[in-house]
Amino acid sequence: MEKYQRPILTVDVVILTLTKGALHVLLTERDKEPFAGTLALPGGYLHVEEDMDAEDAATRVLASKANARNIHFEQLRSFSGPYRDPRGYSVTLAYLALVPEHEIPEGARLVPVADAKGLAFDHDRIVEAAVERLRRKSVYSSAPAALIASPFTLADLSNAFAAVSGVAPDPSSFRRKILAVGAVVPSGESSRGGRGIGRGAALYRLPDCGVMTFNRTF
Amino acid sequence: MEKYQRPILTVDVVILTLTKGALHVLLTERDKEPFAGTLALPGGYLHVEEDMDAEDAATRVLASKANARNIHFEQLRSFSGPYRDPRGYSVTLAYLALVPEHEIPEGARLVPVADAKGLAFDHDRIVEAAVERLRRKSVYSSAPAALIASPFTLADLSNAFAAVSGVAPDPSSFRRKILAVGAVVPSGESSRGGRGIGRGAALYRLPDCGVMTFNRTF
DNA sequence: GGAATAGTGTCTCTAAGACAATATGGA
DNA sequence: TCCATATTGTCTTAGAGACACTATTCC
Repeated sequence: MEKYQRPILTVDVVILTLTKGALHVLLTERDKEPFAGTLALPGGYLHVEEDMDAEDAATRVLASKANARNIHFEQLRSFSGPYRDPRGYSVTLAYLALVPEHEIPEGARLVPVADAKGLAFDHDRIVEAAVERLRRKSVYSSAPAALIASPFTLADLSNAFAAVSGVAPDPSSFRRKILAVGAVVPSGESSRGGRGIGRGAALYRLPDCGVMTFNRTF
Repeated sequence: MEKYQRPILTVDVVILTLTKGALHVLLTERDKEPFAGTLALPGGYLHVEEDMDAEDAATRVLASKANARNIHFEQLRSFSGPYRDPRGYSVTLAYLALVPEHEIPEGARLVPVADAKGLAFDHDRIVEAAVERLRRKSVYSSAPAALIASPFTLADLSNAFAAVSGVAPDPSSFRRKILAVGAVVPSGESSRGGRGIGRGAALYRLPDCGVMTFNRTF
């Protein structure tokens, strides 16, 4: 029917979260060849009978690794080529998920993104592309808010931006801008005494529309 | 070996250009089933022996429809599902190309994007996603410059932005911003008498790095 | 010279950056 | 009370928007 062989097709999910002030990626140790014993991104095949599209498949993979609530999820891009998988010509559809740490089960393998090297297949590259995407988004969207637990203080959110972009925003400009564009909304309960020292801070959460874009820096 | 059937995998290219002041998409009439006789995006299978990745395949498709010089080319996203192709579960990797009109051969089918409806497969959706991507890019990058012939005047470029985004930029702010960020560079030869009326304008072209991003509107 | 378009100057206003001043909760 | 952090206020400055004014080309 078709003149050309169909490549191997998979989905892979880059699950990013914030732990100990640094961006981490969730990895799993492969239990099968190829690359058995090596760290890799969670992923798998499309289940053509049950997945209505590739995003469904990626959501299924994600759900097996983290609670799928409060999650920012998007397509990253495809990676393809004859050599990335020793079994033959392959294509993977990579997805990016931003998850607060507490949604990730105990015992999951979280690796600082800077240390995510030597992974199976071309997963080093995929992680790199995901981190790059998140970095870019952090200058024109509230994406870093998806990495932390809700509700959060503006200080928490500022720290998330700092961890992603490498520079801490000016507190005054940050507050002004974030609140002006409505990128976060006040949570019902107001804070009081979280970390036990200093004045308590007001609590916020992402609005129902989730991560928002706006066109300026702070 | 694999428990799950491999979906049909294709690449499709959304080739956008600017003609008569409006954004157009290049379409072809399908000569085979499914959808024989219907307009569709140019596309095809991956040639696993010659294409080093999906982008190679998309470039090959593009080269068969337009001269592949001075072209802005990027991955758009994947589209997938069991029903988009009557032959079975399928995935397409969609690419976006921005091409100046004169690089497109005579006789090609250019359709205003607003009229690109009733296309084969789910190509309506793909065109929509491509146009949306370009619209977004036009507020923080020089992408519309890739739609017009080089060298161009700032008036030409302003018209390209207007055609994509729907609003004409303020001439003064536009000039200031575009030149300040170096999004275009002066072409060697200075203009003089193109359209035969009014003062001649200076000519510019995209810098070697191609389309640039910058983080403000004008 | 006049029409038409290109390019410059400048004023206003918004918003970012910096930082001082004040408020509030916990020890 | 003091300390630490949160929040507000204000001054400065860069840059966008608007628009008037000058420059250059073709007729």
